[in-house]
Amino acid sequence: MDDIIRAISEPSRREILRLVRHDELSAGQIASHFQVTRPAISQHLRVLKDAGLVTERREGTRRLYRARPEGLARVRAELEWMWDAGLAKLKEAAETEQERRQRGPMDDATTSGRR
Amino acid sequence: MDDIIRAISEPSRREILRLVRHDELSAGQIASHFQVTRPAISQHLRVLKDAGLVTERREGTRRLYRARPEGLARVRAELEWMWDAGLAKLKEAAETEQERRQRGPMDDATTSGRR
DNA sequence: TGTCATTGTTAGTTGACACTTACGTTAGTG
DNA sequence: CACTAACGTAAGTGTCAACTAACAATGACA
Repeated sequence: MDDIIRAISEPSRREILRLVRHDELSAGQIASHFQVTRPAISQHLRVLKDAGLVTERREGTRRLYRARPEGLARVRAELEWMWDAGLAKLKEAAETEQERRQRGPMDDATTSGRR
Repeated sequence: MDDIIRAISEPSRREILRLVRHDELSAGQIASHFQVTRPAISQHLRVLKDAGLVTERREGTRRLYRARPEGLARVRAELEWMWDAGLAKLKEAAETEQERRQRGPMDDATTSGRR
């Protein structure tokens, strides 16, 4: 799982995912969208493939890549708690913050056990 | 924005975000959950703060941290296209794949950028 | 004031990683 | 078979980040 997060942390790899999200593209086509050399893209594709984020299909001398929805779903499963808490807490946090300012700063007892 | 993605790519920092998601914790309390030294956690907190993912509040000699919902929402805004395409394309991709096998492999004309 | 407690900061080291160049591999074509 | 096209792989390099140890800063308290 950590490999998946690390894979999408690289901007070029996220851009690759955007490219092969809808269309199946060859390695050369993908590389033509970037400034870096083709082997660099090839290594990025390797990382994405090992992470299960893209599929590789050989067709003659070319290799066609495509985003793998199941892999992207795993990213969501790992990260969705952030906005689950985020969106749900967005309103609540604002209210709590407002209440806190009216009450004044918390004393020391609040940090230990009870809120 | 790249800093935000890079911030959450580190497992320890994601764990910190989980800790301060609901409760406001001091740096020492956060550090006590980890094996690494306090300075390491302090640096992680710095990265999270610079990325806008946590807020820092001073109370005496302590510093209290809390997750910032707006920051987490920005992560979602950047990454949600993945599962938007992912879930929507999960069915479509299967159908397209099936159709492709009936049609046979793509010919060279489909490779747009050539020559 | 002196001392403790809590935390941030700096210096330095180690390891990961993104990149390039050169080479190897596989498939098609005369 | 010789040649080319499309890729991947290996080796080497430079940069960045995560960590530890030592130091500094700030506030509380007798």
